[in-house]
Amino acid sequence: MGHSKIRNMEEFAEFSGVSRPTVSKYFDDPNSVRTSTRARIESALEQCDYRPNIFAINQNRKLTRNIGIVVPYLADPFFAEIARRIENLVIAGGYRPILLSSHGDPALELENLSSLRSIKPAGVLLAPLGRTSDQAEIEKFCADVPTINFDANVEGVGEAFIGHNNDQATTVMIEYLTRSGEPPVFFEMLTPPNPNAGKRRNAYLETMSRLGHDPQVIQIEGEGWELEEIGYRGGLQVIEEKQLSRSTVFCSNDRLAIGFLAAAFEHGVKVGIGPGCDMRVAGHDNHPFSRFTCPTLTTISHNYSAIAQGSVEAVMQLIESGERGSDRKTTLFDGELIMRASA
Amino acid sequence: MGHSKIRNMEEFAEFSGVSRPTVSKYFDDPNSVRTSTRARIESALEQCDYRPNIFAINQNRKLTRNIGIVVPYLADPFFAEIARRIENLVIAGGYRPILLSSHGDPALELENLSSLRSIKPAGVLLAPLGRTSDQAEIEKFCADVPTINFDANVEGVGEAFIGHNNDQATTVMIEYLTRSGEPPVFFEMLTPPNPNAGKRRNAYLETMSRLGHDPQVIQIEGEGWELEEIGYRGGLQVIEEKQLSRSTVFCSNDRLAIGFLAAAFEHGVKVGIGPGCDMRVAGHDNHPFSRFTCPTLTTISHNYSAIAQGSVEAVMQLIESGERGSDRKTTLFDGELIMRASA
DNA sequence: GATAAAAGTTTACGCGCGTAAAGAAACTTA
DNA sequence: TAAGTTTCTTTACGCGCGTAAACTTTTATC
Repeated sequence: MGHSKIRNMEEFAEFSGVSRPTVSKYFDDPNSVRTSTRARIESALEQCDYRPNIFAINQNRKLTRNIGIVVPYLADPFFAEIARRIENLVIAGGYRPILLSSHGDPALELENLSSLRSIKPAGVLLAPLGRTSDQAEIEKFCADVPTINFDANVEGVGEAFIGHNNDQATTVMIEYLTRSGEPPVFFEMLTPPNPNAGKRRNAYLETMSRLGHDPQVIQIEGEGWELEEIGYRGGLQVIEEKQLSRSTVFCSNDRLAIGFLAAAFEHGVKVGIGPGCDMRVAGHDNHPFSRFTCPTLTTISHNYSAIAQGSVEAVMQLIESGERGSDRKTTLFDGELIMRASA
Repeated sequence: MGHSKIRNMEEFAEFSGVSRPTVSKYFDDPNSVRTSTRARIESALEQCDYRPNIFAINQNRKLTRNIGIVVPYLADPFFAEIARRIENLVIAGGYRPILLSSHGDPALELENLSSLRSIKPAGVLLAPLGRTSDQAEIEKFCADVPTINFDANVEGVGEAFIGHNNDQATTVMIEYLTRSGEPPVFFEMLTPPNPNAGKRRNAYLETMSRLGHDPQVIQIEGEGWELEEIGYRGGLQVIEEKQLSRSTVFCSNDRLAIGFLAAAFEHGVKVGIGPGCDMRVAGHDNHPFSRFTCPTLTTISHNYSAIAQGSVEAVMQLIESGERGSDRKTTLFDGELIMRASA
């Protein structure tokens, strides 16, 4: 490995034959130095694998190149998937992603923000817990740190919101279900952790009214993020007590739908769109596992890539412009109907 | 709120009426100062929410209180779940977890280790990619940073290995399947990304031989971490071409099994243990979603909590003892048979 | 080849904290 | 109350780097 004895930028500068301030400039932005000196530095870099000390860098820079990413529950594959995409985009943009999960706990959410604050991030991408979040504390954070709100819209949080168009998506699904059979019953949690749920219920009620159908909303009890379990228990109850006014069910999200499918299966209720089926079930989100349920789940996909890219672009624009406090823009991306076997 | 004008430890020390070195000592270990001074500091803390600058702290401490956690693929709920447990234990132990995912990419795995190295972590918990990992580079890292290897055992990596007892678990499942019906066919990937797969195949062959049954191993092609998709395609093929010598299938892991179940469902093959069923399917891992498949998946659970706790204890013991280079211990925790409807 | 602009060097200071040393003050024990 | 021990204060230095200022050298422009 040659010279691995290099301990700091001073020694590396000497080794490479370039002055330390210039080396420092290079590490801040390789394009800010002449190509000839850049070549000298990079050739030296190949001989000894020196990397500047991150702590020393960030202590002195006003603007670090860290971007915090906070999601409500990383063990949910939906968030794991969107976080994965965001991380990659952040890296591609020349920043360092720092991914934190709130594990469904409002206290941990604040703790994560507090951790991020002391890291002096250039910007933060925040998908809040929603209903259970400590909104006042989050707003305080946003006042100090440039923050973009994504996934779950909490008014007043962040400089902008990027998310999924729940209205459009819900309408598209209801129209599809109606024209291919009958309008759906809406199946959701009584106290959903995520604010998207409320938007979806309202969109359901409005669309049903517009189309001239009687709505039916079934709200099941349950707290927390074990949505499959809640959907399963709710599904059992709904089927046993024959609560459905129609045999088409539109679940507020795919995780509930996965639980509902399990309940239907257990009761021998045949779910699907074909002849001989007892019930149709649809979801919402295009959860990574919805392709592998039995039957495969008809659902509406988030535009994952657009939301990830929109969020990252928004935070970078915020960072690079340095502008704050203007009007809070909301950007929604339309969902896409994913027709599968369940409805 | 009060005095939020406090900008550094100097100012906070003045505000609290305690000298800065003592304050510094307090933040390193609150128990290292007299209870009366501790009370003064903590009362001051309540009035102004001061927190020491993380970068400045870590720049000067020889031993940071960061513990790196590297998992191969965080979008896999299995790893999300184990990472969640580990994070909580690390926090409870007074350390700061830094969770990184390799997203299935060996280059990113090295990049993650490189990132961690510059953060001077007290210790690292590494679940390597396995077959595709750059073993030589990882070993170099482990030579510099106290590392514990978990989940996937790669010989020579880390000071110790903590993981799942694949031999015992596989044997338990085969014995169960045999006594409740017939011995299973083994279903796996030809080139699995995870080294546990090899252990499981060997255990299958040995146990089958010991019990005096003919083994059959079906190996499906496919690369990467989209295991459900691979299991699904393999399942379709196996069923269409009637490759099974028996009607009981033991999948190498739950994600493959989930795909297999989808394929069976699509072909109208009735999976389950009851009368009137065509096939039995079992998995391995007790994946968080295995409770909600149709039918629910009979599987073997990792001892999640023991593995998480064992790993965290091991890395803390490594950190606090400061000992290195002794013999590499391997700790395996037995799996537990989870009987459900599929087999 | 003269001149301006760009990029480099040298020098110097500061970030916020860890930590060591020496002495002062507060506790403990008898 | 005296001695011994623990804890605190004061003082001082350094970590590794960002960055500003003044100056020198290299490039671009004509």
